[in-house]
Amino acid sequence: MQIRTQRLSRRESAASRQGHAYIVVILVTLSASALPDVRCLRFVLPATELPFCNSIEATEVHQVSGRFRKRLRFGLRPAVSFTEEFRCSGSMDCNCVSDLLLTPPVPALWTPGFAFPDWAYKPESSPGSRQIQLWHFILELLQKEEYQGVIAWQGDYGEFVIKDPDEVARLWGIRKCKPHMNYDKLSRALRYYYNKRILHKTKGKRFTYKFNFSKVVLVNYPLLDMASSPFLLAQNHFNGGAATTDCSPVTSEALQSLFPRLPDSGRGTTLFDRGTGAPEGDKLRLDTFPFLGSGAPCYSKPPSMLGPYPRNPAFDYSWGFNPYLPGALSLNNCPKLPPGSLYPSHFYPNPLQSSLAQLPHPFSSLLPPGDTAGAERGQTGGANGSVGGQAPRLCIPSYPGSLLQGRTEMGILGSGMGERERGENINITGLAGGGIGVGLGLGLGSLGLASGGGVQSPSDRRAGMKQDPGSDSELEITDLSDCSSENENEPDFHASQEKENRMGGRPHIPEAKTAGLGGTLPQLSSLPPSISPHPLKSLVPLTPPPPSLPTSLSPSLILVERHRETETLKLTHS
DNA sequence: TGCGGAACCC
DNA sequence: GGGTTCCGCA
Repeated sequence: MQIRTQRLSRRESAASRQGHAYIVVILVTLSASALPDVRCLRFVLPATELPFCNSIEATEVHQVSGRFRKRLRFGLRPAVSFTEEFRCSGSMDCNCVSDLLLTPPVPALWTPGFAFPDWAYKPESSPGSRQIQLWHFILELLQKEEYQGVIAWQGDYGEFVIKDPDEVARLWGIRKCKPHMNYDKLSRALRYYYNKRILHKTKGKRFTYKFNFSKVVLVNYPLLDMASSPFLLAQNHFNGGAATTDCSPVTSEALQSLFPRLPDSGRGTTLFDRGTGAPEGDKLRLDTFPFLGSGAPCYSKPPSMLGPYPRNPAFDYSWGFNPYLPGALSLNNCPKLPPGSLYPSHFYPNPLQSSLAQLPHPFSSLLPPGDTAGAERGQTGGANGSVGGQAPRLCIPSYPGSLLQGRTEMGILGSGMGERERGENINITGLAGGGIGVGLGLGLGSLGLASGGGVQSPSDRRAGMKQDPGSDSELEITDLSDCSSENENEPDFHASQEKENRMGGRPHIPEAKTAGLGGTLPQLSSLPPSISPHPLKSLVPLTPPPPSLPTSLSPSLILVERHRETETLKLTHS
Protein backbone atom coordinates (compact mmCIF):
# COMPACT_ATOMS: atom_id res chain seq x y z
CA MET A 1 0.00 0.00 0.00
CA GLN A 2 1.42 3.23 -1.01
CA ILE A 3 1.16 5.93 1.48
CA ARG A 4 0.64 9.36 0.35
CA THR A 5 3.06 12.02 1.09
CA GLN A 6 2.76 13.52 4.41
CA ARG A 7 4.12 16.84 5.16
CA LEU A 8 5.56 17.49 8.48
CA SER A 9 6.55 20.68 9.92
CA ARG A 10 8.77 21.60 12.69
CA ARG A 11 7.21 22.57 15.85
CA GLU A 12 10.14 23.30 17.96
CA SER A 13 13.76 22.64 17.92
CA ALA A 14 16.67 23.27 20.07
CA ALA A 15 20.28 22.58 19.83
CA SER A 16 23.25 23.08 21.91
CA ARG A 17 26.87 22.71 21.48
CA GLN A 18 28.94 20.34 23.46
CA GLY A 19 31.75 19.21 21.33
CA HIS A 20 31.76 16.84 18.45
CA ALA A 21 28.74 14.80 18.92
CA TYR A 22 25.25 15.86 18.67
CA ILE A 23 22.16 14.66 20.15
CA VAL A 24 19.17 15.15 18.09
CA VAL A 25 15.78 14.86 19.42
CA ILE A 26 13.07 14.94 16.94
CA LEU A 27 9.59 15.48 17.91
CA VAL A 28 7.36 14.60 15.13
CA THR A 29 3.76 15.18 15.07
CA LEU A 30 2.06 13.25 12.44
CA SER A 31 -1.39 13.44 11.24
CA ALA A 32 -3.24 10.53 12.57
CA SER A 33 -4.70 9.70 9.27
CA ALA A 34 -1.35 9.60 7.68
CA LEU A 35 0.66 7.72 10.15
CA PRO A 36 -1.27 5.76 12.65
CA ASP A 37 1.60 3.62 13.56
CA VAL A 38 5.10 4.70 12.96
CA ARG A 39 7.28 1.74 13.39
CA CYS A 40 10.62 2.26 12.03
CA LEU A 41 13.16 4.89 11.51
CA ARG A 42 16.05 4.30 9.35
CA PHE A 43 19.11 6.42 9.34
CA VAL A 44 21.91 6.33 6.96
CA LEU A 45 25.05 8.04 7.85
CA PRO A 46 26.85 9.40 4.90
CA ALA A 47 30.22 7.89 4.82
CA THR A 48 29.21 4.71 6.33
CA GLU A 49 25.62 4.14 5.59
CA LEU A 50 24.42 3.18 8.91
CA PRO A 51 20.85 2.33 8.78
CA PHE A 52 19.32 1.79 12.04
CA CYS A 53 15.86 1.78 13.09
CA ASN A 54 14.00 3.53 15.68
CA SER A 55 10.64 2.33 16.26
CA ILE A 56 7.75 4.08 17.59
CA GLU A 57 5.40 2.06 19.49
CA ALA A 58 1.83 2.87 19.15
CA THR A 59 1.60 3.53 22.79
CA GLU A 60 4.46 5.87 22.50
CA VAL A 61 2.81 7.88 19.90
CA HIS A 62 0.76 10.40 21.62
CA GLN A 63 -2.37 11.29 19.92
CA VAL A 64 -2.86 14.94 20.35
CA SER A 65 -5.67 16.67 18.67
CA GLY A 66 -6.02 13.97 16.17
CA ARG A 67 -2.34 13.75 15.56
CA PHE A 68 0.21 11.31 16.61
CA ARG A 69 3.22 12.67 18.24
CA LYS A 70 6.33 10.91 19.01
CA ARG A 71 9.58 12.19 20.16
CA LEU A 72 12.43 10.42 18.53
CA ARG A 73 15.73 10.38 20.15
CA PHE A 74 18.90 9.46 18.53
CA GLY A 75 22.40 10.55 18.66
CA LEU A 76 24.51 11.20 15.74
CA ARG A 77 27.81 12.63 15.04
CA PRO A 78 28.00 15.90 13.34
CA ALA A 79 28.91 16.10 9.79
CA VAL A 80 26.69 13.31 8.90
CA SER A 81 23.67 13.35 6.85
CA PHE A 82 21.32 10.61 7.50
CA THR A 83 18.33 9.17 6.04
CA GLU A 84 15.36 8.34 7.99
CA GLU A 85 12.57 6.27 6.96
CA PHE A 86 9.24 6.04 8.47
CA ARG A 87 7.50 2.89 8.03
CA CYS A 88 4.02 2.11 8.84
CA SER A 89 3.15 -1.15 10.28
CA GLY A 90 0.47 -3.49 9.36
CA SER A 91 -0.89 -3.25 5.94
CA MET A 92 0.54 0.13 5.50
CA ASP A 93 3.71 -0.69 3.82
CA CYS A 94 4.93 2.76 3.61
CA ASN A 95 8.28 4.16 4.12
CA CYS A 96 10.00 7.28 3.41
CA VAL A 97 13.42 8.64 3.58
CA SER A 98 14.79 11.97 4.15
CA ASP A 99 18.13 13.36 4.84
CA LEU A 100 19.45 15.40 7.58
CA LEU A 101 22.59 17.16 6.83
CA LEU A 102 24.13 18.25 9.96
CA THR A 103 27.42 19.61 9.03
CA PRO A 104 29.82 19.96 6.22
CA PRO A 105 31.25 16.70 5.04
CA VAL A 106 33.80 16.34 7.67
CA PRO A 107 34.73 12.91 8.84
CA ALA A 108 31.90 11.01 10.22
CA LEU A 109 32.62 10.96 13.83
CA TRP A 110 30.32 8.47 15.12
CA THR A 111 29.52 5.13 13.74
CA PRO A 112 26.97 3.37 15.73
CA GLY A 113 27.34 -0.29 15.36
CA PHE A 114 25.02 -3.09 15.71
CA ALA A 115 22.95 -2.83 18.78
CA PHE A 116 25.65 -1.41 20.84
CA PRO A 117 27.67 1.66 20.52
CA ASP A 118 30.92 1.04 18.83
CA TRP A 119 32.87 1.22 21.96
CA ALA A 120 31.04 -1.81 23.16
CA TYR A 121 32.75 -3.80 20.48
CA LYS A 122 36.09 -2.53 21.22
CA PRO A 123 38.23 -4.88 23.18
CA GLU A 124 39.62 -1.93 24.95
CA SER A 125 36.23 -1.15 26.24
CA SER A 126 35.77 -4.44 27.86
CA PRO A 127 35.08 -3.85 31.45
CA GLY A 128 38.10 -4.51 33.45
CA SER A 129 39.91 -5.78 30.50
CA ARG A 130 41.50 -4.53 27.41
CA GLN A 131 40.68 -7.65 25.56
CA ILE A 132 37.69 -8.42 23.55
CA GLN A 133 34.96 -9.96 25.53
CA LEU A 134 33.34 -13.15 24.62
CA TRP A 135 30.01 -11.68 23.91
CA HIS A 136 31.66 -9.24 21.60
CA PHE A 137 33.23 -12.11 19.88
CA ILE A 138 29.98 -13.96 19.63
CA LEU A 139 28.40 -10.96 18.06
CA GLU A 140 31.25 -10.75 15.71
CA LEU A 141 30.78 -14.24 14.53
CA LEU A 142 27.09 -13.76 14.28
CA GLN A 143 27.47 -10.84 12.03
CA LYS A 144 29.76 -12.55 9.65
CA GLU A 145 28.32 -14.48 6.88
CA GLU A 146 31.16 -16.89 6.67
CA TYR A 147 30.40 -18.10 10.14
CA GLN A 148 26.77 -18.76 9.52
CA GLY A 149 27.58 -22.40 9.53
CA VAL A 150 29.28 -22.09 12.84
CA ILE A 151 27.04 -19.80 14.72
CA ALA A 152 23.96 -18.06 13.55
CA TRP A 153 20.95 -16.23 14.68
CA GLN A 154 18.14 -18.55 15.24
CA GLY A 155 14.85 -18.03 16.82
CA ASP A 156 13.99 -14.60 17.88
CA TYR A 157 15.06 -11.77 20.02
CA GLY A 158 18.72 -12.31 20.01
CA GLU A 159 18.65 -16.02 20.08
CA PHE A 160 21.47 -17.73 18.39
CA VAL A 161 22.66 -21.25 18.07
CA ILE A 162 26.18 -22.46 18.09
CA LYS A 163 26.12 -24.89 15.28
CA ASP A 164 29.68 -25.91 15.65
CA PRO A 165 30.71 -25.55 19.25
CA ASP A 166 34.17 -26.82 18.68
CA GLU A 167 34.78 -24.40 15.92
CA VAL A 168 33.45 -21.50 17.90
CA ALA A 169 35.66 -22.53 20.75
CA ARG A 170 38.56 -22.83 18.44
CA LEU A 171 37.97 -19.39 17.05
CA TRP A 172 37.61 -18.02 20.49
CA GLY A 173 40.79 -19.70 21.51
CA ILE A 174 42.51 -18.19 18.58
CA ARG A 175 41.23 -14.82 19.44
CA LYS A 176 42.26 -15.10 23.00
CA CYS A 177 45.43 -16.94 22.34
CA LYS A 178 44.14 -19.89 24.21
CA PRO A 179 45.00 -22.87 22.09
CA HIS A 180 43.44 -25.24 24.55
CA MET A 181 40.11 -23.58 24.49
CA ASN A 182 37.21 -25.87 24.01
CA TYR A 183 33.51 -25.57 24.12
CA ASP A 184 33.35 -26.66 27.69
CA LYS A 185 35.45 -23.73 28.68
CA LEU A 186 33.73 -21.49 26.29
CA SER A 187 30.38 -22.44 27.63
CA ARG A 188 31.62 -21.76 31.08
CA ALA A 189 32.49 -18.32 29.97
CA LEU A 190 29.11 -17.96 28.45
CA ARG A 191 27.54 -19.02 31.67
CA TYR A 192 29.54 -16.32 33.23
CA TYR A 193 27.22 -13.96 31.43
CA TYR A 194 24.12 -15.44 32.89
CA ASN A 195 24.41 -13.53 36.05
CA LYS A 196 25.21 -10.48 34.15
CA ARG A 197 22.17 -11.07 32.05
CA ILE A 198 24.02 -10.54 28.91
CA LEU A 199 23.32 -14.02 27.82
CA HIS A 200 20.66 -16.46 28.52
CA LYS A 201 20.50 -20.10 27.79
CA THR A 202 17.62 -21.23 25.73
CA LYS A 203 16.50 -24.25 27.57
CA GLY A 204 15.75 -27.29 25.59
CA LYS A 205 17.78 -26.17 22.66
CA ARG A 206 21.26 -27.41 22.35
CA PHE A 207 23.94 -24.83 22.06
CA THR A 208 21.37 -22.17 21.87
CA TYR A 209 21.74 -18.95 23.71
CA LYS A 210 20.06 -15.70 23.61
CA PHE A 211 21.38 -12.25 23.94
CA ASN A 212 19.62 -10.07 26.34
CA PHE A 213 19.91 -7.00 24.28
CA SER A 214 17.59 -5.16 26.49
CA LYS A 215 20.00 -5.62 29.28
CA VAL A 216 22.78 -4.38 27.21
CA VAL A 217 20.68 -1.48 26.26
CA LEU A 218 19.81 -0.96 29.82
CA VAL A 219 23.31 -0.79 30.93
CA ASN A 220 24.10 1.64 28.23
CA TYR A 221 20.96 3.60 28.43
CA PRO A 222 19.65 2.93 31.87
CA LEU A 223 16.98 5.51 31.73
CA LEU A 224 15.59 4.44 28.50
CA ASP A 225 11.93 4.32 28.84
CA MET A 226 11.62 0.65 29.26
CA ALA A 227 7.96 0.67 29.74
CA SER A 228 7.31 2.29 26.47
CA SER A 229 9.96 0.64 24.44
CA PRO A 230 8.61 -2.07 22.26
CA PHE A 231 12.04 -3.43 21.88
CA LEU A 232 12.59 -3.77 25.50
CA LEU A 233 9.23 -5.19 25.93
CA ALA A 234 10.03 -7.60 23.26
CA GLN A 235 13.13 -8.47 25.12
CA ASN A 236 10.94 -9.80 27.78
CA HIS A 237 10.86 -12.88 25.74
CA PHE A 238 14.27 -13.24 26.98
CA ASN A 239 12.95 -13.32 30.42
CA GLY A 240 10.19 -15.65 29.79
CA GLY A 241 7.79 -13.23 28.33
CA ALA A 242 7.07 -11.44 31.47
CA ALA A 243 5.00 -8.41 31.06
CA THR A 244 7.65 -6.30 32.54
CA THR A 245 11.05 -5.61 31.28
CA ASP A 246 13.82 -7.89 32.21
CA CYS A 247 14.05 -6.45 34.46
CA SER A 248 14.76 -6.51 37.76
CA PRO A 249 16.19 -3.18 38.47
CA VAL A 250 19.60 -2.87 37.12
CA THR A 251 21.87 -2.20 39.93
CA SER A 252 24.64 0.22 39.72
CA GLU A 253 26.99 -2.57 40.45
CA ALA A 254 25.72 -4.61 37.60
CA LEU A 255 25.95 -1.71 35.26
CA GLN A 256 29.40 -0.93 36.33
CA SER A 257 30.29 -4.50 35.92
CA LEU A 258 29.23 -4.47 32.36
CA PHE A 259 30.07 -0.99 31.39
CA PRO A 260 32.50 0.47 33.81
CA ARG A 261 32.90 3.42 31.60
CA LEU A 262 29.61 4.54 32.71
CA PRO A 263 30.71 6.57 35.64
CA ASP A 264 27.86 5.28 37.60
CA SER A 265 25.23 3.79 35.48
CA GLY A 266 22.90 3.35 38.30
CA ARG A 267 22.89 6.85 39.46
CA GLY A 268 21.79 8.96 36.69
CA THR A 269 24.70 8.79 34.34
CA THR A 270 22.56 7.85 31.53
CA LEU A 271 22.16 8.61 27.98
CA PHE A 272 18.77 9.77 28.72
CA ASP A 273 19.43 12.34 31.21
CA ARG A 274 16.30 13.37 32.80
CA GLY A 275 15.90 16.67 34.28
CA THR A 276 18.19 18.50 31.98
CA GLY A 277 15.53 20.87 31.23
CA ALA A 278 14.51 19.41 27.99
CA PRO A 279 10.83 19.56 27.61
CA GLU A 280 10.93 16.09 26.32
CA GLY A 281 12.40 14.80 29.48
CA ASP A 282 15.08 12.38 28.68
CA LYS A 283 18.06 13.27 26.70
CA LEU A 284 20.30 10.97 24.92
CA ARG A 285 23.81 11.37 26.12
CA LEU A 286 26.24 10.35 23.50
CA ASP A 287 29.18 11.10 25.60
CA THR A 288 28.74 7.70 27.12
CA PHE A 289 30.81 6.14 24.44
CA PRO A 290 34.39 7.04 24.65
CA PHE A 291 36.74 5.79 22.13
CA LEU A 292 39.53 4.20 23.88
CA GLY A 293 43.02 3.64 22.92
CA SER A 294 44.00 0.60 21.05
CA GLY A 295 45.52 -2.29 22.81
CA ALA A 296 44.69 -5.68 21.62
CA PRO A 297 46.88 -7.94 23.64
CA CYS A 298 47.19 -10.69 21.15
CA TYR A 299 46.99 -9.12 17.80
CA SER A 300 47.19 -5.85 16.24
CA LYS A 301 44.62 -5.05 13.74
CA PRO A 302 46.01 -3.96 10.43
CA PRO A 303 44.76 -0.66 9.30
CA SER A 304 42.88 -2.28 6.53
CA MET A 305 40.79 -4.04 9.02
CA LEU A 306 40.00 -1.08 11.08
CA GLY A 307 37.64 0.55 8.77
CA PRO A 308 34.63 -1.65 8.41
CA TYR A 309 33.08 0.54 5.83
CA PRO A 310 34.15 1.18 2.36
CA ARG A 311 34.80 4.71 3.22
CA ASN A 312 35.95 7.61 1.43
CA PRO A 313 39.42 8.07 2.75
CA ALA A 314 38.55 11.50 3.83
CA PHE A 315 35.94 10.02 6.00
CA ASP A 316 37.84 7.10 7.17
CA TYR A 317 38.54 6.62 10.75
CA SER A 318 40.26 3.70 12.15
CA TRP A 319 38.01 3.15 15.02
CA GLY A 320 34.84 3.02 13.08
CA PHE A 321 32.90 0.00 13.76
CA ASN A 322 29.88 -1.74 12.56
CA PRO A 323 29.63 -5.35 13.44
CA TYR A 324 27.76 -6.02 10.33
CA LEU A 325 30.66 -4.95 8.34
CA PRO A 326 33.73 -6.94 7.61
CA GLY A 327 36.19 -6.97 10.37
CA ALA A 328 34.03 -4.83 12.46
CA LEU A 329 34.53 -6.99 15.43
CA SER A 330 37.87 -8.34 14.57
CA LEU A 331 39.40 -5.82 16.75
CA ASN A 332 42.12 -8.08 17.75
CA ASN A 333 42.54 -9.28 14.28
CA CYS A 334 43.45 -12.72 15.16
CA PRO A 335 45.78 -13.89 12.48
CA LYS A 336 43.97 -17.12 11.98
CA LEU A 337 40.66 -15.51 11.65
CA PRO A 338 39.74 -14.90 8.11
CA PRO A 339 39.10 -11.38 7.20
CA GLY A 340 35.61 -10.23 7.51
CA SER A 341 33.26 -11.14 4.84
CA LEU A 342 31.52 -8.68 2.76
CA TYR A 343 28.86 -6.84 4.39
CA PRO A 344 26.13 -9.35 4.76
CA SER A 345 23.06 -8.29 3.01
CA HIS A 346 20.82 -10.04 5.36
CA PHE A 347 20.74 -12.13 8.43
CA TYR A 348 18.21 -14.65 9.17
CA PRO A 349 16.61 -14.67 11.41
CA ASN A 350 17.86 -11.44 12.61
CA PRO A 351 16.30 -10.81 15.92
CA LEU A 352 17.29 -7.29 15.66
CA GLN A 353 14.94 -6.80 12.88
CA SER A 354 12.11 -7.31 15.19
CA SER A 355 13.49 -6.12 18.39
CA LEU A 356 16.33 -3.75 18.05
CA ALA A 357 14.65 -2.22 15.16
CA GLN A 358 12.35 -0.77 17.64
CA LEU A 359 14.98 0.87 19.64
CA PRO A 360 15.87 4.40 19.36
CA HIS A 361 19.20 4.91 17.98
CA PRO A 362 21.82 3.77 18.61
CA PHE A 363 20.31 0.53 19.66
CA SER A 364 18.53 0.27 16.46
CA SER A 365 21.78 0.36 14.68
CA LEU A 366 21.87 -3.30 15.33
CA LEU A 367 19.92 -3.69 12.24
CA PRO A 368 22.02 -4.74 9.38
CA PRO A 369 22.32 -2.28 6.66
CA GLY A 370 20.88 -3.58 3.57
CA ASP A 371 23.30 -2.16 1.17
CA THR A 372 26.87 -1.79 2.03
CA ALA A 373 27.79 -0.51 -1.29
CA GLY A 374 26.03 2.62 -0.41
CA ALA A 375 28.15 3.37 2.52
CA GLU A 376 29.97 6.13 0.90
CA ARG A 377 27.16 7.40 -1.04
CA GLY A 378 24.84 7.33 1.84
CA GLN A 379 22.19 5.51 0.05
CA THR A 380 19.43 3.80 1.68
CA GLY A 381 20.02 0.28 2.61
CA GLY A 382 16.86 -1.00 1.18
CA ALA A 383 17.72 -4.56 1.86
CA ASN A 384 17.02 -4.09 5.45
CA GLY A 385 14.14 -6.24 6.13
CA SER A 386 12.82 -3.89 8.66
CA VAL A 387 12.19 -1.41 6.03
CA GLY A 388 9.54 -2.02 3.59
CA GLY A 389 11.59 -2.11 0.51
CA GLN A 390 13.77 0.44 -0.98
CA ALA A 391 12.59 3.68 0.25
CA PRO A 392 12.85 6.79 -1.73
CA ARG A 393 15.59 8.95 -0.57
CA LEU A 394 15.83 12.61 -0.64
CA CYS A 395 19.16 13.87 -1.59
CA ILE A 396 20.17 16.83 0.33
CA PRO A 397 22.80 18.98 -1.20
CA SER A 398 26.06 18.74 0.51
CA TYR A 399 27.23 21.40 2.68
CA PRO A 400 27.74 24.17 2.12
CA GLY A 401 24.76 25.18 0.29
CA SER A 402 21.17 24.55 0.26
CA LEU A 403 19.73 21.85 2.29
CA LEU A 404 16.70 22.03 0.20
CA GLN A 405 16.57 20.28 -2.97
CA GLY A 406 13.93 19.12 -5.26
CA ARG A 407 10.88 18.22 -3.40
CA THR A 408 12.59 18.36 -0.13
CA GLU A 409 11.87 21.14 2.12
CA MET A 410 14.54 21.33 4.64
CA GLY A 411 14.82 23.34 7.69
CA ILE A 412 17.58 24.45 9.84
CA LEU A 413 17.34 23.05 13.22
CA GLY A 414 18.99 24.12 16.26
CA SER A 415 18.97 26.26 19.23
CA GLY A 416 20.78 28.88 17.34
CA MET A 417 17.50 30.03 16.12
CA GLY A 418 14.99 32.00 17.88
CA GLU A 419 11.50 30.80 17.94
CA ARG A 420 10.65 32.83 14.96
CA GLU A 421 13.70 31.74 13.13
CA ARG A 422 13.07 28.22 13.89
CA GLY A 423 9.70 28.55 12.45
CA GLU A 424 11.32 29.65 9.30
CA ASN A 425 14.07 27.18 9.19
CA ILE A 426 12.44 24.01 10.05
CA ASN A 427 10.30 22.36 7.62
CA ILE A 428 9.73 18.76 7.20
CA THR A 429 8.21 17.54 4.12
CA GLY A 430 7.09 14.19 3.10
CA LEU A 431 8.17 12.47 0.01
CA ALA A 432 5.92 12.47 -2.91
CA GLY A 433 4.91 9.00 -3.66
CA GLY A 434 7.11 7.68 -0.98
CA GLY A 435 4.81 7.47 1.87
CA ILE A 436 5.34 9.42 4.95
CA GLY A 437 8.33 11.48 4.40
CA VAL A 438 10.21 13.53 6.81
CA GLY A 439 12.96 15.71 5.70
CA LEU A 440 15.03 17.16 8.40
CA GLY A 441 17.49 19.85 7.93
CA LEU A 442 20.01 20.71 10.50
CA GLY A 443 21.97 23.75 9.90
CA LEU A 444 25.23 24.42 11.51
CA GLY A 445 24.73 28.01 10.98
CA SER A 446 21.77 27.90 13.14
CA LEU A 447 23.82 26.10 15.64
CA GLY A 448 26.46 28.64 15.61
CA LEU A 449 28.91 26.79 13.53
CA ALA A 450 30.20 29.61 11.55
CA SER A 451 32.26 27.93 8.93
CA GLY A 452 30.58 28.74 5.77
CA GLY A 453 27.94 30.58 7.56
CA GLY A 454 25.74 27.64 8.14
CA VAL A 455 24.32 24.86 6.21
CA GLN A 456 21.33 26.47 4.92
CA SER A 457 21.45 29.37 2.69
CA PRO A 458 19.05 32.20 3.11
CA SER A 459 17.26 31.11 0.06
CA ASP A 460 16.98 27.72 1.48
CA ARG A 461 15.56 29.11 4.56
CA ARG A 462 13.04 30.92 2.59
CA ALA A 463 12.23 27.84 0.71
CA GLY A 464 11.83 25.95 3.89
CA MET A 465 9.46 28.25 5.55
CA LYS A 466 6.41 26.46 4.53
CA GLN A 467 4.85 24.67 7.33
CA ASP A 468 2.13 22.28 7.73
CA PRO A 469 -0.01 22.96 10.68
CA GLY A 470 -1.07 19.43 10.62
CA SER A 471 2.14 18.06 11.76
CA ASP A 472 5.16 19.05 13.66
CA SER A 473 8.57 17.86 14.33
CA GLU A 474 11.04 18.83 16.86
CA LEU A 475 14.73 18.55 16.76
CA GLU A 476 17.15 18.93 19.48
CA ILE A 477 20.78 18.82 18.71
CA THR A 478 23.41 18.43 21.26
CA ASP A 479 27.06 18.39 20.69
CA LEU A 480 28.72 16.30 23.31
CA SER A 481 31.97 15.30 21.89
CA ASP A 482 34.12 17.42 24.06
CA CYS A 483 34.01 14.64 26.50
CA SER A 484 36.39 12.28 24.92
CA SER A 485 39.89 13.22 25.61
CA GLU A 486 41.22 10.05 24.09
CA ASN A 487 39.90 11.01 20.77
CA GLU A 488 41.77 14.17 20.76
CA ASN A 489 44.76 12.12 19.88
CA GLU A 490 43.13 10.60 16.89
CA PRO A 491 44.30 12.60 13.99
CA ASP A 492 42.06 11.14 11.42
CA PHE A 493 38.68 11.44 12.75
CA HIS A 494 38.80 13.74 15.68
CA ALA A 495 36.47 11.26 16.91
CA SER A 496 35.38 11.23 20.37
CA GLN A 497 33.07 8.59 21.32
CA GLU A 498 30.07 9.67 23.12
CA LYS A 499 29.97 8.69 26.65
CA GLU A 500 27.98 9.22 29.60
CA ASN A 501 29.80 11.83 31.42
CA ARG A 502 28.11 13.41 34.21
CA MET A 503 29.85 11.63 36.95
CA GLY A 504 33.13 12.26 38.51
CA GLY A 505 36.48 11.32 37.23
CA ARG A 506 35.85 11.99 33.63
CA PRO A 507 35.95 15.05 31.61
CA HIS A 508 32.75 16.67 32.19
CA ILE A 509 30.56 17.11 29.23
CA PRO A 510 28.26 19.97 29.16
CA GLU A 511 24.73 18.97 29.17
CA ALA A 512 22.86 18.90 26.01
CA LYS A 513 20.79 21.86 26.77
CA THR A 514 23.32 24.56 26.78
CA ALA A 515 21.88 26.56 24.07
CA GLY A 516 21.26 29.36 26.38
CA LEU A 517 24.90 29.98 26.72
CA GLY A 518 25.68 29.49 23.17
CA GLY A 519 24.97 32.97 22.11
CA THR A 520 27.88 34.23 24.04
CA LEU A 521 30.31 31.79 22.62
CA PRO A 522 32.41 32.78 19.71
CA GLN A 523 31.59 31.16 16.51
CA LEU A 524 33.89 28.80 14.88
CA SER A 525 34.72 31.10 12.09
CA SER A 526 35.88 33.64 14.54
CA LEU A 527 38.32 31.34 16.15
CA PRO A 528 41.73 30.37 14.96
CA PRO A 529 41.73 26.91 13.51
CA SER A 530 44.05 25.67 16.13
CA ILE A 531 41.68 26.47 18.82
CA SER A 532 39.25 23.88 17.93
CA PRO A 533 40.45 20.51 16.71
CA HIS A 534 37.16 19.99 15.18
CA PRO A 535 34.98 22.56 13.56
CA LEU A 536 32.10 21.52 15.63
CA LYS A 537 34.03 22.12 18.72
CA SER A 538 33.34 25.69 18.21
CA LEU A 539 29.82 25.16 17.37
CA VAL A 540 27.87 27.65 19.24
CA PRO A 541 24.19 27.75 19.71
CA LEU A 542 22.71 31.08 19.18
CA THR A 543 19.35 30.80 20.61
CA PRO A 544 18.23 31.07 24.13
CA PRO A 545 17.75 27.87 25.98
CA PRO A 546 14.49 26.13 25.76
CA PRO A 547 12.02 27.29 28.30
CA SER A 548 12.56 24.19 30.27
CA LEU A 549 16.21 24.79 30.69
CA PRO A 550 17.18 25.11 34.25
CA THR A 551 17.88 28.63 35.09
CA SER A 552 20.74 27.83 37.33
CA LEU A 553 24.03 26.83 35.92
CA SER A 554 24.61 23.18 36.21
CA PRO A 555 28.19 21.98 36.40
CA SER A 556 28.05 21.25 32.75
CA LEU A 557 26.80 24.67 32.02
CA ILE A 558 29.57 26.04 34.05
CA LEU A 559 31.89 24.15 31.85
CA VAL A 560 30.33 25.67 28.86
CA GLU A 561 30.75 28.99 30.47
CA ARG A 562 34.37 28.22 31.07
CA HIS A 563 34.72 27.14 27.53
CA ARG A 564 33.22 30.34 26.40
CA GLU A 565 35.62 32.28 28.50
CA THR A 566 38.53 30.29 27.22
CA GLU A 567 37.54 30.69 23.67
CA THR A 568 36.96 34.32 24.15
CA LEU A 569 40.33 34.67 25.73
CA LYS A 570 41.96 32.83 22.91
CA LEU A 571 40.22 34.94 20.45
CA THR A 572 41.36 38.00 22.20
CA HIS A 573 44.92 36.82 22.20
CA SER A 574 44.78 35.88 18.61
C1' DT B 1 24.71 -31.28 27.60
C1' DG B 2 24.39 -27.89 30.93
C1' DC B 3 25.38 -25.93 35.33
C1' DG B 4 27.96 -23.57 38.83
C1' DG B 5 31.73 -23.62 42.39
C1' DA B 6 36.44 -22.94 43.02
C1' DA B 7 40.98 -21.73 42.06
C1' DC B 8 43.68 -19.48 39.18
C1' DC B 9 45.55 -16.34 35.57
C1' DC B 10 46.31 -11.96 33.27
C1' DG C 1 37.20 -7.86 36.10
C1' DG C 2 36.87 -11.20 32.82
C1' DG C 3 37.67 -14.89 31.88
C1' DT C 4 40.23 -19.87 32.04
C1' DT C 5 40.64 -24.25 33.82
C1' DC C 6 39.06 -27.94 36.33
C1' DC C 7 35.74 -30.29 38.48
C1' DG C 8 31.51 -32.63 40.31
C1' DC C 9 26.87 -32.90 39.69
C1' DA C 10 22.35 -33.37 37.31
